Amino acid sequence: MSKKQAILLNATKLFSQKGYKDTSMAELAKRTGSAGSTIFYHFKTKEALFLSILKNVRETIITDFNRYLKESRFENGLEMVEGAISFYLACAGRMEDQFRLLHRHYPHELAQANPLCRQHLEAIYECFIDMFAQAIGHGQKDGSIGILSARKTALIIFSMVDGLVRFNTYNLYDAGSLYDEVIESCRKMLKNS
Amino acid sequence: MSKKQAILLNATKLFSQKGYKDTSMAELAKRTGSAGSTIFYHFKTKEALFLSILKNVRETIITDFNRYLKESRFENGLEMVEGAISFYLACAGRMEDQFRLLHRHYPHELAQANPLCRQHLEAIYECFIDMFAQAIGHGQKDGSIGILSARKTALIIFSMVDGLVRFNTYNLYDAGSLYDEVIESCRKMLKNS
DNA sequence: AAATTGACTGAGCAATCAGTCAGTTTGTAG
DNA sequence: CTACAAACTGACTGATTGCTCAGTCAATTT
Repeated sequence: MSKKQAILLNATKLFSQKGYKDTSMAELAKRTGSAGSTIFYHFKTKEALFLSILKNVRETIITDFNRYLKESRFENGLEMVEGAISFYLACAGRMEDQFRLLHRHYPHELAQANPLCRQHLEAIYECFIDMFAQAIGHGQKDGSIGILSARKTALIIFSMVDGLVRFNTYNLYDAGSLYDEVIESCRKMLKNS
Repeated sequence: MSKKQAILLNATKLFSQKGYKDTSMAELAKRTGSAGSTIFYHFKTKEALFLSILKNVRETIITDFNRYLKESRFENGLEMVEGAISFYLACAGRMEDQFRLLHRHYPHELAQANPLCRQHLEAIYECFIDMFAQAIGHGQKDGSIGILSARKTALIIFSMVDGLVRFNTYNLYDAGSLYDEVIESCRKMLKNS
């Protein structure tokens, strides 16, 4: 593995586990097994390194999402929503570090000042929220889901599922043991009656 | 106002807006209009200052909660849940800084190592989650809410509502415009059918 | 062989950090 | 007034921060 890749890999872990400010470039260099200045050879500033990581996260998520879209088939829209929730939770489990990074305050604060950062964040969130909204839209066409605002309901479901992931990260509650109840709750929320 | 109170007030704002590490005691002193060492006269360390603030947050929330309990009366459990959601959102609006502080990673990370911090956090979360669980329990007794795990459903509702508050903080979506849909979703989720 | 490149390094910089300490001011009780 | 403690301050420290820079080295191009 090249030094640059090693830096990116270790920086992702450090930024997600300790936060932006608490991650020192000296420690990152030590973990990577390189000189401190090597980091600044590959990345102009600490912030540029962070943006590079965020770009990686975005690309990984979008790739994962596209693969999921191709592979999955559902009987109706309601099942599609359930599939989307499963995908989100699986995604968060598979990419624990990356999701913890997104859940930190720093990327959102940087997004206020840095358009590129905002682009990355919006692309990631839009990907997930749109996934829910599309599924709801399908469900409304095939009659498995009742009349409601697809977009707003998508935001509510996202908020719900993302909260579970946070429960996990903070060791407040095991998200897995809530899975069945979340699916059941959504079904009741959405079902055409 | 005493210097100590001024320090606490400004520190709450700074910690919530900039985060723990990004808040420098020098800047806090400047804003408070006192010498840097005055902070360390009143609070032994930066961490002790933070814990003092967290204790304040806990006490404020519990007080607010008790007042709410006394003042409010509901027809049935389902309406009680809706009232609880309103209370949570109102609370988050009234104490924006304090809620942003709770949403940061630092208190949760400190809680892993510091029992006192964990106590404060657990008291705060338990207050809200129990509020939802109790309301659900009442609803199940009076028949307005169906058969489901009160505690688990309370966690799901909390996760949902807390996510809305986060949407607001990060300027991703206006929580107010989602309010009606959230209430409607919960009603469907809980209703006895 | 000479020139050029990209990857990498060690030494060191100015700035900032939380925290200390000796000493001064302030309030209050006798 | 004196006495005394609590409140407060400015000057300071050692450690750490992100970042710079001159220069080394191996591989590639001319």
